Amino acid sequence: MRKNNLRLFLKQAYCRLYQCFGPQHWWPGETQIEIMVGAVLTQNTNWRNVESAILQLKQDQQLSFRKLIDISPEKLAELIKPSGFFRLKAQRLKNLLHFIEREYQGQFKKMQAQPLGDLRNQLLTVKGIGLETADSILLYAFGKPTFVIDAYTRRFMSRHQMVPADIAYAPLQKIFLSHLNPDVQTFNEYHALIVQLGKSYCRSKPLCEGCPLAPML
DNA sequence: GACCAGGCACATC
DNA sequence: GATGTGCATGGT
Repeated sequence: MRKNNLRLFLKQAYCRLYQCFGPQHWWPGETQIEIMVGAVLTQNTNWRNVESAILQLKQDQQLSFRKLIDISPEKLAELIKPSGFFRLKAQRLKNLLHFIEREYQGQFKKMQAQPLGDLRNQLLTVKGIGLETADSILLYAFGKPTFVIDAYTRRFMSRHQMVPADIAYAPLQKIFLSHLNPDVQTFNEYHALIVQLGKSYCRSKPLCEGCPLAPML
């Protein structure tokens, strides 16, 4: 019963969100390296600030794997300053780049060829790459069929009484993975739509007027 | 001026 | 295993 409720909710919510917001064309980045950089920079940070940091990297012509692996951590930190936690994030980016260099000789195609589970486990060994960042990279940079759980996703599901607010990452991810078509495009679009919805929620009221999901309740 | 934003690692209990 | 804290900027 519970399972059917979840499946129905996920399906209906998706339809409504898609009708309301349309295709989101995620990730908001063009290249694999840009997506990976964005995934790290957005940790606990408003995307607007991330965009500003990425723009600085572009303007300084540093947004390529080779440039980023050669740049000094200090210079990198300076460029990504607008995204906050800049020294920390510069180091995390370096950790990720060095991992890719060490394990895959800097070749994204080799990473791409790796099975989802193996690559995920590897990414999680990189200091500074947690569950959400790893899944964002897997789904959006490499087109692997995994689901990204973030603050918006947890809020979305708990506010609609589908899960407790403090549900852990893995069980919430399992709900999406087991109740949706195992399809990269669906996972991509659904998470993007949840973020779009999250940005339109009122802070004070969980389900204010104008929320596209209000009619479902 | 307080609070929040698409986390993560680490210390401590 | 749960909870607290540092990391730091920019927008509301």
